[in-house]
Amino acid sequence: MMNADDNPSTEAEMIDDRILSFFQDGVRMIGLPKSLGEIYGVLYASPKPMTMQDLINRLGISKGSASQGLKMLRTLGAVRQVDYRDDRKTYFEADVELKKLVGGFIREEIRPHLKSGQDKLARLERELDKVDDPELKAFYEERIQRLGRWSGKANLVLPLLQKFLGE
Amino acid sequence: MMNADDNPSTEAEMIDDRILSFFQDGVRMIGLPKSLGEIYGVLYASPKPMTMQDLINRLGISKGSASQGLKMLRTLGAVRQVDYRDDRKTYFEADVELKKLVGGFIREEIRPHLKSGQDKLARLERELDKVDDPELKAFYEERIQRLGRWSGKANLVLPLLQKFLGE
DNA sequence: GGCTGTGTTCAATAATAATTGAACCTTAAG
DNA sequence: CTTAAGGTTCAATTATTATTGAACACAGCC
Repeated sequence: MMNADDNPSTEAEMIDDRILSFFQDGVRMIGLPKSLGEIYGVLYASPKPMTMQDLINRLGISKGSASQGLKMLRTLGAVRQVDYRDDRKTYFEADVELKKLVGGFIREEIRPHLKSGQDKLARLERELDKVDDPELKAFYEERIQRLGRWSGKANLVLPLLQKFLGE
Repeated sequence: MMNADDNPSTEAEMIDDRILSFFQDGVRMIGLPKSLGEIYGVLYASPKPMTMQDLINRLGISKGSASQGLKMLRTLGAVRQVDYRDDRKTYFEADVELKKLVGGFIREEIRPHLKSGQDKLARLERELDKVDDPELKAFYEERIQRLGRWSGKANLVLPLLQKFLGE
């Protein structure tokens, strides 16, 4: 794929590019698609709100990608619609507090997995009764309880983490 | 793909399967390949050390996958080689403390990204001088500093996180 | 009404990441 | 020395995920 602007001519464009690449890596780190980072990066580096078409031009991505990316970013709470000029267009700007991005990620991606894991453990504990061999049963019991403790801790630490990272 | 054991007949096998699926999800959450979770899961649920061949049989994966998966897990510190019977084979067991798995992940996957991000920011700050427009410069300055603060915080919080999750 | 600009959806396609399997290395046994 | 079993590596293949683009809605304008 190719950017609309592979040879940034001004210093500003150069800085934009670097910020963009910062976020490209950042989102990969937490397993989000690269294009999300690109979109967020462009908005983060822009002093003015931008339209979807601006993003399409700047990044050379398709309308579909831009729409979906913005949708996801809004769900995470990292980007918001904003009133700006009396256009028919919708304008977007980044929420510069990264805790929104991280918080959204935790809420949408981590929590549900954690929850489903805990449900699995609960079911497991109930099935444990059916194991006959007492030694094996004790073994499983210990391992499963260990997972339960850990999972509970993870649950506990997430809100703290969010609080700490909030600016 | 197909497991060597799609119809677990005993209760023990059933429990193994559930633990396995717990870890399948778990590793996906942090963006590691599913097979890592499967291998770790089987070892976690086994009272005895296992050979690579055991894993191949149990999971129906190839020798290459098993070898690479074990290598990665050893790098993370989540699995260790262990002496067991005087075989020519190598036996493996899981380190049941999940902090090893998480700690390894932070050390191998998160830290390097964070570091490279910080380098990028440092370079960016140096380039800022070349921006002429003072207003624009101030804007970039603020945004870049914000990223720096955040990045520093993330760096700070990781060891705490590891300590807290340690059992 | 018909037309145009803006935005969404989703099946088809492209890009990326994980898995395989064959070639290879090493060691120990015959 | 030869053979075979255990283990590793990596190019080729397969599976998974992300991106596209064409069809579709929903305004507001003429």
